[in-house]
Amino acid sequence: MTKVNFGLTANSPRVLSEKWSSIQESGFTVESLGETLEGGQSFIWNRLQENSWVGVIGLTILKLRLTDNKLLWQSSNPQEFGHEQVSEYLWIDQSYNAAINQLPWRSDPVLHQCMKPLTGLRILKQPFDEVLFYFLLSPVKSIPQIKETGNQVAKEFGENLGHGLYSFPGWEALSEITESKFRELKFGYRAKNIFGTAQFLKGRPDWFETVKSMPYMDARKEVMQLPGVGEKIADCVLLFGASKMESFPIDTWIDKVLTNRYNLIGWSQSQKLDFARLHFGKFAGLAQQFFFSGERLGVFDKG
DNA sequence: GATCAGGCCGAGT
DNA sequence: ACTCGGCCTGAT
Repeated sequence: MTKVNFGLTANSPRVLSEKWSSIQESGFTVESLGETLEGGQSFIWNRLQENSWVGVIGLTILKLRLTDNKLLWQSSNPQEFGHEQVSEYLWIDQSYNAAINQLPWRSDPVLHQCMKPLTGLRILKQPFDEVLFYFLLSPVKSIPQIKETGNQVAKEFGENLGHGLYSFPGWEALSEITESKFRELKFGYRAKNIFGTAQFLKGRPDWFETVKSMPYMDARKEVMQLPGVGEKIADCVLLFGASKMESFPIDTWIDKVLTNRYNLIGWSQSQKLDFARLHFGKFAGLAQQFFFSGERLGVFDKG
C-alpha cells in the first residue's frame, strides 16, 4: 500500500497513519458509499478516485477507500478519531441491519426498487453544529454550490489542516462575523439566517446537546425557532446531525417521488408528511435517503 | 435578458 | 390551514 502523505510534519498530531486500517463486511458498495458521502447529506467529502474519498470531520482528516468489499480508512488523528468513531460515523453496526429490516420494502415495490441498487446506503452521523451550518446555506442551491461556499468559509475562518483542507470554524467563530461579510462570501439572502443563528447560539454552548437529547417533535420545534429553518431544513438537520431517524425531509425530489410514485396527487405537504411518517415508520429518514439517491440515479426511469 | 432553482417567511385569503 | 411573491446568486 502506498504511503499517503498529506504534507503534515512528522510530529504533527494530525499526521496520517501510513497504513490503512480495514473494516470487514462494511456492507457498502462503491455506489452506496459514494451516494452516502456525496448524495446531499454531507458537503465535506471529495472523491479522490473512483473508489476513494477524503473528508474533514471536526479536526480530523479522514480518508476512505473501498476495495474488494473491504472498507479501508486512514485517520489523521487515530487516537481521537479511530475505529470506533469511523464505525459510528458510517453507521456500521447491527442497528443498521435492524433499521433496514424495519423498512416496509417487502410490501412496497417502489421502496424496494430504490433500495436494490444501493445496498448499504447509510445516514451519516455528522457533527450537529456543522450540519446546521451547511443546511442553512442550502436553500435553492445545488450540492456543488453548497460545498464551495462552505469550503470558502472553512478556508477563511477554520483551522488549516494541510493539503488544502480546513476545519469547520464552529458557531463561536461564526458569531464574530458580520452579515455583510457573509454577503461578500455570496451567501445571498441566507446571510441574515446564518448571522441570526450565530447570534442566537452565542452564549448557549449546550444548545446542540440539549436539542439532541430531546424527542423528535420537541427537537423539531426547537430547531425551527432558528431564522431560516423551516420544516425541510429542520428535518435535514435532525436526521443528519442528531440521528432523529423519524425525520423525513421533503424537498422537491422527494416530493416528486411521493406525488408520482405513490400517486399522492393533490395532497398537501402536511398530508404527504403524515403519509410518509405512517408508512415508513421510525426509520423514515433512511427510506427518504434511498428515494433521494434513487431519484438522482434514475432508478425510476428504467421502467 | 428572462426564468428558475434541493426553501423560508410574511402577508393575504 | 393553504397560496403567493420576494429574496441573493448562478446556471440555462
